[in-house]
Amino acid sequence: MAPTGRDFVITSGQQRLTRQESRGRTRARLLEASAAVFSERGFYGASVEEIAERAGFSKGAFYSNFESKDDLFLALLDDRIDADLRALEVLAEDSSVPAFLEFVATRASRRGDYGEQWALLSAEFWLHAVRNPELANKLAARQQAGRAALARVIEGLCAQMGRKAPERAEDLASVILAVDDGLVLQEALNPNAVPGDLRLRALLLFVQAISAGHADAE
Amino acid sequence: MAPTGRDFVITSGQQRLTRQESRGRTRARLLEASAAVFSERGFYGASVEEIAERAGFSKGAFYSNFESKDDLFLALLDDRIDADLRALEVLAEDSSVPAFLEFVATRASRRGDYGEQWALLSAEFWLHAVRNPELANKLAARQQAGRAALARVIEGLCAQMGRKAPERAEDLASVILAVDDGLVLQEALNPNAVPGDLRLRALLLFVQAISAGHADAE
DNA sequence: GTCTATATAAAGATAGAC
DNA sequence: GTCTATCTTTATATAGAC
Repeated sequence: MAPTGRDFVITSGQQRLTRQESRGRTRARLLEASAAVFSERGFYGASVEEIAERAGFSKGAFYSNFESKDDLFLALLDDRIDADLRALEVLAEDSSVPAFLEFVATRASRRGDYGEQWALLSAEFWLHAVRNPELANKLAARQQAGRAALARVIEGLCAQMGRKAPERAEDLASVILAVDDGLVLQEALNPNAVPGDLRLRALLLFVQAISAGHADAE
Repeated sequence: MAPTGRDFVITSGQQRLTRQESRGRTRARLLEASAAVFSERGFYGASVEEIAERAGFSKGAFYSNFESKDDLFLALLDDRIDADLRALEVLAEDSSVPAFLEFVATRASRRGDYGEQWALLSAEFWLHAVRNPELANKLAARQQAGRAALARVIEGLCAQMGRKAPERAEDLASVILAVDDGLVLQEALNPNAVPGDLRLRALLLFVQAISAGHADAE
């Protein structure tokens, strides 16, 4: 279910790999190339052919490493989610408001070279998955993991501030993620429409709500 | 620049139209059919052919009434936006917290038969437009109108509560719209992941922020 | 304005040779 | 595993008859 890719060196790649031989090598290169092509063209705009070419392979090679374009994207998604989850776990253990704000502020850059495009791309795939029940299940499971991890951070934050956590920290996590996703979309369409610091200011609103004991918004 | 469509009756349509003859008639039927097909298949999944067939016409007829699929969608969008703007103007004049909450709660149903799908569809087109500068400009202008209208509602709300309005009510409007968009996406992927009343609860959070005088989140 | 027929193009995916 | 070549499908859009 969870394709890897993170066991392999994804750098320029003159060096000999000690394990997994060339199988993972090609796969890793395709993943790497797909990140670039996806970020340039979007999910629908990116063709398997261009991804394969960019990686220096043919379509045939692509299809012997991935079932489909969807499958490829899920593999890419897993890499990003794993990174996010690890960061959230660290954050949950050592919770503080400044650390939390910094986490959010630096999310894009932490996501690698194409981090700025990632939220957009992710939304595109999200909407694509909505029309495809199988994909929707797979994606929903991954999102639930992210939501739960963020909820744990919120609980840690509450504890650190001496506040009782909201009954359903996951709901607050949902709202925070929603603000982030929504504002990213607005910025993408028109960067002038939204001040760059609005995401952080909105977040502060939630922190204030937590510290005021109104975290459950009721 | 702004295609119409709103001068014509879009209901079942047995009645005789008094003006614009049959030209608008076909156009209106295509618009009507497109709303159904778009909501079933999404923006990318909907083909011009199916839309034309559903309306009882051929592709040729379609292309003599619309420049392209993008053009069609923009026309549809304008209808919805006009409706939203009118509702917001009414709300701005007679502001009250209950009226505001009701406005948000009933937004989907107010949007017609396919209202539930509209937010999803709109997001899909949004992401499509991001990759196309011309479209992006057109869509951004429409969004800005919506944002400004909501900002006026917020200002009315502040006045009615005896609070000074935030310096940039539009920013608060952006955040509110972002929450709404983001939560709709989460619900669409997995209805179980998000309680149905979360959008309203999140909204209450902002109302509380306004009434506490922290509307500018600073 | 509308229709049928078609041009054009590009996509995802597969077959079979190496 | 990888390549070349191809299958198959489907899309947007147009041409020309009526």
